[in-house]
Amino acid sequence: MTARAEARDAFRRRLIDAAYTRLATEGAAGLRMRQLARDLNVTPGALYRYVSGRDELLTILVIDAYESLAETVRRAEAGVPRTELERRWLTVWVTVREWALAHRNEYQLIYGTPVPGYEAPAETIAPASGVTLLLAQISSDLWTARGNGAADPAPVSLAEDLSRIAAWVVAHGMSVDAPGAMVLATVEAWTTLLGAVGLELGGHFRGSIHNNAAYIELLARRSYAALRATILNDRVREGADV
Amino acid sequence: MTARAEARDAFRRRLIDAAYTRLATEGAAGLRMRQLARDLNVTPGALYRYVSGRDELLTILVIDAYESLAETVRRAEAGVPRTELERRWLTVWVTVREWALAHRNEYQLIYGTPVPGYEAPAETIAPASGVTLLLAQISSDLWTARGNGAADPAPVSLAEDLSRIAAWVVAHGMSVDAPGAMVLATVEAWTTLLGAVGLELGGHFRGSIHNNAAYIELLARRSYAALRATILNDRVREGADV
DNA sequence: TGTACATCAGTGAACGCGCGTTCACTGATGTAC
DNA sequence: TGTACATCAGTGAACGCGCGTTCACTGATGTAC
Repeated sequence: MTARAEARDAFRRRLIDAAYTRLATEGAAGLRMRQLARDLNVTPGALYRYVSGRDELLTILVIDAYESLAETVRRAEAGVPRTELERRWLTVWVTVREWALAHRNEYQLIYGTPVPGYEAPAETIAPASGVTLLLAQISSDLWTARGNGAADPAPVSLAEDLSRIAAWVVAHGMSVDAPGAMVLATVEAWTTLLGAVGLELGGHFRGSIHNNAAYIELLARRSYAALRATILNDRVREGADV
Repeated sequence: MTARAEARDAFRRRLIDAAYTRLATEGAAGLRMRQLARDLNVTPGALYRYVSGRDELLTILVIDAYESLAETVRRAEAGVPRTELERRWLTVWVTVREWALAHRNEYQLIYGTPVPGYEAPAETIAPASGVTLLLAQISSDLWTARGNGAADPAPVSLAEDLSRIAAWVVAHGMSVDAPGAMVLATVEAWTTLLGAVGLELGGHFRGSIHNNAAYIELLARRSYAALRATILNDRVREGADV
């Protein structure tokens, strides 16, 4: 590798780091080419040797944020024994919240208001599924461990959506036969989790919940209970404990 | 009232309308004083006779958005017979979603990423509670109609938050003695509702749920069932039906 | 190893925009006597 | 009702910024013979 190629890689990394820092401290609106050039002691025009423009930089950061979140949650969840399903589930919830609090602007970049004038390209879709995948995995493990055949029916109006999700689940090597109600409970969990985190970051619990750590834990427990409750036979066999 | 005072009021209204239109079509970032001046065929400086600056305009729009949302939902909910609690509950969910879809930028202004450099002042707090209030009211009605004494316990870690919420509930003339678990179920409902709407607006259901109307209805039904389930005696008396 | 040529990083300047806010001033409207 | 004065809406210009992107050019690095 030539010195030039090395310098090139190094500078590109420095550029992305600078962009990341600006995003973290000022949000997506603070991501300005001229500002980054100043940060790097370089003329604005120089940046265009490394990146096609502001949009490409945004795309890189979007992917980065998804991957950072997924990686953080994956690592935390991997630390919990495989059989302790509820703890794994809880860990995902809690870790998503903690990552979001520690990376507010990155979180807003991916889950907040779309950046005006920026359309996320296709390459951001795959990295976006990290957290969902984990929830699906735990849910799938629960089904494998305790489910069998019968379960609550899912609404017909969502049949098409459910088969789309089933295809996605299969593509990721998980058990296909989990009942629709269980799949929906998983999607619902994801909805509530991101709702809670988004509202907390937006300061919308100002008049109500202040102990948000306890709140998210409560939500996680309740959603896990709801997940279990979709497995009809499980409910019949053992009631609502654990 | 003098002609001048009338003209003043009229222009102020025109200014706010123009701001609203810009917000609706371009989002909060499109709200620029100079642009509004152009929209109104007036010099930029003239606007400062009517408004102290961009921030005041934003505040007006934030309050406007909260009130428009609350009013829309209130009107829809008021059309449902008082005793049909589940339908009232469903109506709130569905109407919030519909308002959000029809007013994407207004929704993002209040529930999306905070506008950089803008801090919402205290006067925006009261109008923000419209939807929560409605959910609380239905929940309170449910308690009055069917609850009594005993219910699931709420976690101690949230006791303080619960008493803050109880005080707020009292201040709005609702029944005070609803159990903590029920109050939490109501907050959870609000969390899930805004989560679902936010994720839909952000395009995060692209690979999973497409029939979002059916999905929100499912969530609403499930959350109503969960709300009822927190009333222990109710559950014991009648099971999970209705 | 040395020379000739090709590649390419970074500069400096420009293009063509945009913004929020202030302020001296003009001319119309309103008020008091 | 008429005049003198006060109020105030809106102008036009300026202040002091900012932005993304392009492009001819310089000078250093790399490559082929």
